[in-house]
Amino acid sequence: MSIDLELTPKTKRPVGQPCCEPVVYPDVEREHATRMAAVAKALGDPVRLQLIDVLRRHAGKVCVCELVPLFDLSQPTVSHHLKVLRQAGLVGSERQGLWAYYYVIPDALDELSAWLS
Amino acid sequence: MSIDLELTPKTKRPVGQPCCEPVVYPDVEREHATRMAAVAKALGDPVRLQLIDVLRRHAGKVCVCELVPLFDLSQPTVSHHLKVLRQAGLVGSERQGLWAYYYVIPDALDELSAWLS
DNA sequence: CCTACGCATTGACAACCGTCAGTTCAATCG
DNA sequence: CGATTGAACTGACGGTTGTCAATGCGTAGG
Repeated sequence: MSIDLELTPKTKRPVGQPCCEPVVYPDVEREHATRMAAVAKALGDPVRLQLIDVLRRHAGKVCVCELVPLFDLSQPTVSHHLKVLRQAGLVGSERQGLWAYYYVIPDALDELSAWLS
Repeated sequence: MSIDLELTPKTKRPVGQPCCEPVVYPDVEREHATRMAAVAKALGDPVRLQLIDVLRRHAGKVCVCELVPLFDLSQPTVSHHLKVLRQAGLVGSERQGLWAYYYVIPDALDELSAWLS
């Protein structure tokens, strides 16, 4: 645990009643939290969340040319969101000739999903 | 579904092979996606994710004075993060005398959690 | 009252984000 | 080769975010 656990809660306590239970600390490692927060951040945009949703329910790979018309956005903007998802490790891409296909990386959401449950 | 479903995928298709499966559309409503993305966005910061983690495993309410020393941040910054979580509907707060207690709102994470699984 | 305390708010600032128009690049076709 | 096509990259822009110092505000104790 990288967050220091201040065992002595506070030095000044004007009244007798305790503020709250003595020690409360996150038992999620900071790295663990940072990793999950990065995934959550990538999902923190409606467009990207829907992109993941499309790719997830479409088991195989989906062409970018199919994704762009689903949103009222320019092609570069959709491409940018896909790049964000790729850099977050949520999706992968693969080129086949002129087209680029994206797919969800299996288990990429597992850590966050498990923590949420 | 608010996203228009362009049934005719594309007009120009230079080669015979199809780009990919004909239609792929998100069956998550846009409002649904926007709501879940807002929750994910609130969790998209390591500090806020750890705050939620602390509050969650601490069944009852936790005093702010216990939360601040867990992080290497100023008290206003922690207060700001708590405000973000409150505005996202993830936590609630309650004052008792000098102290403010925060707690996780039950079921606030359920929608996102269900979608992730 | 007056002081001290816990917490929230404000103002400021650098950094980052979402978006688009324009451009580039690789690959395919004629 | 030259033209076209799908997708990524670049530059620019307004808006948002995370952080802190400083301040404000309500409550409790003397």
